[in-house]
Amino acid sequence: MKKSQVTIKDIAKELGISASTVSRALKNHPDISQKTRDAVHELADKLNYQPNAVALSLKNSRTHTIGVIIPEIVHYFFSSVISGIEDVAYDAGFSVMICQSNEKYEREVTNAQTLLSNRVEGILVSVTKESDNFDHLKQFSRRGIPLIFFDRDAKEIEGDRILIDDIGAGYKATKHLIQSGCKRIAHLCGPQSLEIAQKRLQGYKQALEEAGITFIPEYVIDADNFELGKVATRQLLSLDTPPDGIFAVNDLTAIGAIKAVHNKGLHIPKDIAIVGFSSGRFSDITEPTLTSVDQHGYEMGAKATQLLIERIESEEDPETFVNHFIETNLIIRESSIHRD
Amino acid sequence: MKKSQVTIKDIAKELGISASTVSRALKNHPDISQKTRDAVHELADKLNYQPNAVALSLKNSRTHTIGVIIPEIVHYFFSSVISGIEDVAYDAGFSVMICQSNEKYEREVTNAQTLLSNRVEGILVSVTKESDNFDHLKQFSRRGIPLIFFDRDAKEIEGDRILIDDIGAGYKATKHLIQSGCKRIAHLCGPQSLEIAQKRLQGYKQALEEAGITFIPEYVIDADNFELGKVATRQLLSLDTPPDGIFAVNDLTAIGAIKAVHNKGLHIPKDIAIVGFSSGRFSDITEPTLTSVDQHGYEMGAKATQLLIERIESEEDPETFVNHFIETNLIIRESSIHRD
DNA sequence: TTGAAAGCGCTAACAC
DNA sequence: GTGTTAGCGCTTTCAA
Repeated sequence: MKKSQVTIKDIAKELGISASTVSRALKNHPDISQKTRDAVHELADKLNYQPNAVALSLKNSRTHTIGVIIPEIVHYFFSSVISGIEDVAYDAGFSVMICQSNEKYEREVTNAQTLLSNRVEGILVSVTKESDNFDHLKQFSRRGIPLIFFDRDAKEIEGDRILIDDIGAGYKATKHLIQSGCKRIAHLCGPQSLEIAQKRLQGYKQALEEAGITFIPEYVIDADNFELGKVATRQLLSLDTPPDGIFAVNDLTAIGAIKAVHNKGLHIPKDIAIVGFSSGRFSDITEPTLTSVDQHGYEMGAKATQLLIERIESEEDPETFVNHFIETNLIIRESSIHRD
Repeated sequence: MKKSQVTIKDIAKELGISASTVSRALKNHPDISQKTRDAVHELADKLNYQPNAVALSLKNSRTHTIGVIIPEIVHYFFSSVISGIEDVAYDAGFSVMICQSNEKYEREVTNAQTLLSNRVEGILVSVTKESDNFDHLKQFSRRGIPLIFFDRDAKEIEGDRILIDDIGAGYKATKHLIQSGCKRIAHLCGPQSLEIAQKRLQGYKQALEEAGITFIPEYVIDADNFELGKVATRQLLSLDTPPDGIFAVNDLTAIGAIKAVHNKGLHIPKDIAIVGFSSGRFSDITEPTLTSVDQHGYEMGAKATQLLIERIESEEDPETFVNHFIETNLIIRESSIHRD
């Protein structure tokens, strides 16, 4: 069903002039007579001529397209990042090619190839949980295509990165629990293969240490979703000395914890305070509303894209790479309100 | 910082053969000797050659790219649609160019132009709330570029559309409340300027009528977010004969209703049953868990993309346009469990 | 003021 | 088996 598109040649033929004249007329080159210019513009409008970006890309070796590889799109945080990316790219005249790795290493590799083939001018990547080999990403810098990591990076690769200050966030969350009067704080952590999970745990430990609270290994359980949050919390509550505060690696896990606490007939925050880590519009709709770390996904996407476009437009190789941490802030709600 | 990419010519020069031989060798053309073939492949691997998709696109007039225009990305439903789109496109070897209109008509127009310039082979559109002129979309069919609407369509434009069966959904939700023993069912509806809100209301009315229940205007209140859900429900509960069932136009509104009911000290579902309309991962985390209409966003995206790719690959113009309604299904949870 | 020609990277028809 | 050539749509010297 393909009808071919209007080209500069069609206009030239119809007007009995050469293609180059049309090209010049279209961009209002001063050499072209007003008459020709008008005629060309008029016909172009009439035929609804749209310059072929593909041909331009080939000619100029510039596609004005950036690529994005993201683990999953259906995720509040990631979709806000994409939104930030899209908005900044749009304002700068760039198109966005999105690839979803679905947390699969294999697919991430294919995605990288696709974007490379499509000659994106820069790329934004958040790696999968699986990825441990990053040769597919090294190709970009080798070809002078700037690459910026967001949220999840690959340590061994040189490049810019825009990350959440996860250590600081873990620290803030835990410190808040301490300040709310909690003495025995548990942490439902994510898989330690993920750096962000490691860092949140690290922040948790830091806050404990600073407050002179001994770290108790039994208080840290691997749990990063709603179901596991429930299970882990049940386990915590059955300890001889159960915790009086829980910091969960994300909101769904925190909500699982809330359920488990309620099932036990305990009160939040009186018996046990809970802090989550923002992953949706959950925190203000739960009962009680959930204190949570706000992650600023949109800002992360916007910032990363700004930097990427700077890198693209700059002639020289960057002298140093940016390592930017997006500040998080703790939004205090009912689940941890001062308990004394 | 641009380093130029490896081309077929580079390989040809280095091997002292012609570019066409390299081209043929790379695609294992039978004419090429094993020796040459091996040499070419080896060098290509070594140099990490990636075919230039831009050049191919120009040559073949095929970009293997589809465009998407979506009102906003940060929205559970829309992001699941995108996820479905991306997965199907990926499997079929298509890339996806995403444009976010941010509910702005002007931006939708620019997005359409961008995608046209980039020579996408097909396009998936969900129009903004503002759009009432659709010339920018007419261009696509005029050029033989298939266009498929998803979720929100432009009536005046011919084309395929994949929509949610909102009438059926409103009907199902209301009928379920009736079957659960509710006699006085309220509806928290969305803005009637939006077709989906109209349709859900229509389904609600249908179910009432079928059951011989008189429609009571006071039971229908405009409310489509968490805050308004609370306010509207308070209002409903203060009526002389308050409802014993509420069907809300989306989950957040339903959750607002839950809060209001709880604040009144009433029990769900004993005193009042509640049904929502899926808009996130909310329904199984509330207390009580929320009965809700599942919208199958992923399936919608997948289906639309399948159809789009069929249209792209087919030679002839479609004889008839598809008007497909994605079935919703009601997931029954605690907030409406049989009350007798 | 305009046209002809070359070239961006690749392929395919046509030589040899 | 392999090379030559032309052309996809566009821009940009260079010539006229």
